[in-house]
Amino acid sequence: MVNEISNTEEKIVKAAIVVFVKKGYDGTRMQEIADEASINKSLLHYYFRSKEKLFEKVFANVFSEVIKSITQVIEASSTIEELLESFVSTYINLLKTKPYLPNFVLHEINRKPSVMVDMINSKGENKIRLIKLLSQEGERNDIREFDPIQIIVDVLGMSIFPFIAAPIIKGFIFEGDEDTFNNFIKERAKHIINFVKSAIFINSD
Amino acid sequence: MVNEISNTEEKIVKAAIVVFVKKGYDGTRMQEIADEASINKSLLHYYFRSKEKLFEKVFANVFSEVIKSITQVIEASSTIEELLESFVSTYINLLKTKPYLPNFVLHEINRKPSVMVDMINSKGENKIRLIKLLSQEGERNDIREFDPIQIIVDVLGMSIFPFIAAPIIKGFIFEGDEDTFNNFIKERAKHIINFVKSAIFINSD
DNA sequence: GTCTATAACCGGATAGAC
DNA sequence: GTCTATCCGGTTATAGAC
Repeated sequence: MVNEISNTEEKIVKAAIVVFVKKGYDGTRMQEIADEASINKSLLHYYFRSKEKLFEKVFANVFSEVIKSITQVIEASSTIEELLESFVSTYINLLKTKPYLPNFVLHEINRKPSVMVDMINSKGENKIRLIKLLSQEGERNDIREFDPIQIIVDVLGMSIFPFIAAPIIKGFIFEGDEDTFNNFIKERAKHIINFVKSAIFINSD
Repeated sequence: MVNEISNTEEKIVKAAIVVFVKKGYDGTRMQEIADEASINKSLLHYYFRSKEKLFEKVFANVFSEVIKSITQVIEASSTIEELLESFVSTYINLLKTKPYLPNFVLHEINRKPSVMVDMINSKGENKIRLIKLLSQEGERNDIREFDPIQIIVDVLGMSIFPFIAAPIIKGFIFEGDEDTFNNFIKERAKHIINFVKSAIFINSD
């Protein structure tokens, strides 16, 4: 078979994702990745030559997975309601299983903006569809006039922020109580959908 | 005078804030702080003994400044409208001048959650006032029923997220165009205020 | 208090045996 | 492909002269 990936290589990438996503590039030790993968440190260099190369692999992997899941949602939706509901639900569900993810992407993107932005731009076709959908729906007369881009950022911010700021929200608002925080997250998607609907739709009650 | 702080010590802290906030703990080199402060590297150790100690000083400084500015706003407001308007405006203005700040706090808090959370909790009295204000206003009959805490997180997320995600928004949505992005930020506070108002107030039009 | 020199350590990377 | 041993550069931290 072509494209066959050795068991070891696969183990390395998996382990590297775990460690890099949690600790960031600078905070990650090659030894820790090796331990996580239960292999010898020098194998990391045998397969990926350098920490930087391994990191690039990890970042591209993680990022494209996120983009893929978002793209699917956008393509499957034909009204704003639908888009809003399925976007928020799938995105928050994704983050429930991978809470470190946004912090990782956002932190690393500040480290080497140029490289990252190149990568991001190579995945941007579905943006057009999104804008089109939003402006076409903007002609409906039961919708308040807001800048569609501001609304996209609103929804993203409301969805992602609780996970980025989890330690602060947990500690500061819920006084460290894990259960109330989890319940808050459980209700989050539903809340955002209702909140945004009552903001943009006239007579949504 | 008691409490007199030497000029050098002050210069070090200022420089350390700049570098730590931009590069994070792991990404920061003591040499870079020394350069930024135009002093000799060994003076950093003379005044603060270790990188870790210096960092703690910096984090406490930065964090308490943020808390102070938020507290002032909360204390000065007596209705939700007022609170919303002055909170969003002052917070976004603060972030315009210090865009790296949220990323720094949120990234470092994940590095050593226990230490950080202790620090955070030592500043939490104004939270009570905030909750009281929100639930008391909840009795007004021109307001839709939402969980006040969800709304606090909504507002925080909408305000902070554009700055955390600036490189992505700039690159992905505005195709790298600095001007459109700046304009987007300029409109941001106004938008959030309108958006939240039309979400929570019945007949806000 | 400030500087130069250097110690002590750590972590990424490589050589070479198996 | 995998392992052990080791190198080498960089970074924190300290010693000691001024």
